[in-house]
Amino acid sequence: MDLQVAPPLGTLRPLASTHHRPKASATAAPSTSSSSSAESLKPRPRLPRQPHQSPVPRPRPSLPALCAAIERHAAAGRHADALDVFRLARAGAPFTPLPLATYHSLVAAAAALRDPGAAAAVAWHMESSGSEMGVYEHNLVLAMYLRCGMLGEARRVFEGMAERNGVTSGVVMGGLVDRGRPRAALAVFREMWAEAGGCGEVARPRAVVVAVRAATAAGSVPAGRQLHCCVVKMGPCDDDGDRYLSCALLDMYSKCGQVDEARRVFDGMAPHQRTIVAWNSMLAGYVLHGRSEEALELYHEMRGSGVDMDQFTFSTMLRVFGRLGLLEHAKQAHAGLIQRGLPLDIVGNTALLDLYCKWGRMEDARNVFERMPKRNLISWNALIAGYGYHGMGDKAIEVFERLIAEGIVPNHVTFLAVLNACRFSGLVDKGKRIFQLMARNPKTKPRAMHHACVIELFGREGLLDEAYLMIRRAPFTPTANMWGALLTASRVHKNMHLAKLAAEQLLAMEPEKINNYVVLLNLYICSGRQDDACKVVETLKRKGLCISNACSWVTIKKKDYRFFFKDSLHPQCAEIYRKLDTLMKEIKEAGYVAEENELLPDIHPDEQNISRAYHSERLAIAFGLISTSPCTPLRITQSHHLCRDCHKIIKFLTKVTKREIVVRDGSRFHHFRLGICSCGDYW
DNA sequence: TTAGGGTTAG
Repeated sequence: MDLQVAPPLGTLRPLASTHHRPKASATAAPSTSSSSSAESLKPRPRLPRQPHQSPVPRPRPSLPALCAAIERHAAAGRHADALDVFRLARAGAPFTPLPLATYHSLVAAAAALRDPGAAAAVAWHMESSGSEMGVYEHNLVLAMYLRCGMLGEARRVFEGMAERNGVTSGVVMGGLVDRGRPRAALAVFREMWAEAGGCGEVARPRAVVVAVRAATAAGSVPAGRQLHCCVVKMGPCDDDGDRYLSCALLDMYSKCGQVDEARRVFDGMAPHQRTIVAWNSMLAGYVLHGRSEEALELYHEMRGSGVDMDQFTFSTMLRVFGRLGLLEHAKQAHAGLIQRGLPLDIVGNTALLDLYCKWGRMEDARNVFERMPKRNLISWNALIAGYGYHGMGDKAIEVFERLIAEGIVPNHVTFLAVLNACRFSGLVDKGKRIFQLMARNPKTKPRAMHHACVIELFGREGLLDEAYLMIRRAPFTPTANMWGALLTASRVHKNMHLAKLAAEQLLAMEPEKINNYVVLLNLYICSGRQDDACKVVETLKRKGLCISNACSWVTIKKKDYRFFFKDSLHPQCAEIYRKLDTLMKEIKEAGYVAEENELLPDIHPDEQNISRAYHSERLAIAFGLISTSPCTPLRITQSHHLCRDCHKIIKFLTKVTKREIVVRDGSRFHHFRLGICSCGDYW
């Protein structure tokens, strides 16, 4: 065999001084030294081969040389190379026992690669070699089997062990956590802790870290706190152990919903112990609990502290920027990542894609998607959902069909995204077809949210009977979302009978949800049932529930400005109203005719009596227009649905001012551009 | 002085 062409050997170094475990190897393998074979493992300069010269066959390297190569590869983390050399050593040679140190390396390599085939081969070789297997070796093999998911083999080793120690328990605990049995792992720890008399050598930091991981996986704060007490009881250990322990505790508190406790652990860490993982975990904790502002603050602190940020930091921060609407920050972070030569991983790319989707920058989102070196279902779902809620239903369906054509199996999130896309774009037939496709597969049986989505789709098209049938035929008790969808539809199409039926059902199901009262109240007023309306108001008073005022926000230079109906609080109030009056004149000249009065479902009736001319969204837009330079797109967020008149006005405004206006109302995004809205007037 | 140890997306 020509060793030069065997891939793993191309990276081998000479046997000389760099051997990481000379003692173990030398004692376990007292075979003859063969420096000439060792020399043959040196990387050789690649010389251009003469066409007429046949390669000179090289001698097979000696066993000690191969063993040394295995150990070196494994120590350097080149696990696949280590196993390749092992295969090479066995190929065509009679069975020869290897030194124990080489077996250690091979077991570690098979475990790291989670390769059951290699694990079986290595274990067989090791057992056949007649080497003396102590607790150390058994622990290693046990860990390897667990990592490779070979549970039967793991049990056989565990049961056959003459001696077990703290490491054995740690290994078993890790295996249990990985197999989704964190409580069983915690039981092992408790046993171990009791045996050690509450502390001592057995409860070493690594075992406690595994136990904390188990508490995290079990979502158990009491178990996590108990472990925290154990850590305090144990007192400080070495720097490395302390670092891992703090990090595991931080993660545990944060994933168990105690993010402030997590922050205390973080603050309690010595600055030199705050590794990038600790910072990232803390950031992730804030993101997990929707505390984006604090994540941003921590990120600034992180930049100031000089920590070397990694891909993980950027991926997490892209989500934060997305939530805070800081597109420029996101772009800068992305540029910084490229500058550092760090590729954006699949998570980061998906976060970026999602961010562009949320900003309605669908072309940018698509570019990110197409350039991703690897995609998964989450990336596909993000893009489909993005097209959907920005009113590009056809594009969403195109991507969905491509996903199916590529043989990817959609899940319930994919279906929700594509059904929502049909809903937002009024694509009834396609929505029906997709719902049927979903129902045909037992693995993707439509859930309540999919039903609610299709009910809305039917409802908005005026197919109220079909919508109501969907509720009656649902194979489970209809949920509040489903009744809510029917309510919206029947209200829009002025079917008061069905609307009241749905509203009453909804109120019975969620008596504390204030919006249900507002909807019912407005319905009673609309249908002239003043007595019933008064009863609703009384109920609200009795329950101490208060309907909050509808408001709109406009974001200008990273700052939010809030407006209420007929607001006069803003210092530039006079200017805003003047601008609004001018704008109204301009759009009237362009053909705008006011829509007839409409009672909004989610606004207090008293507020609706105020002239629509000063709806909060109009004030926010007028302020946005006078506070930004021409061509700057405006972003408005509001607490309530857009009324038909405001929707029409904004369409005209984008035509006369040539501005792009994005409104996120109580249920969706509206992208207004040159007189057209992305919702296609369905909302 | 060694086997078991930490963070992410729809």
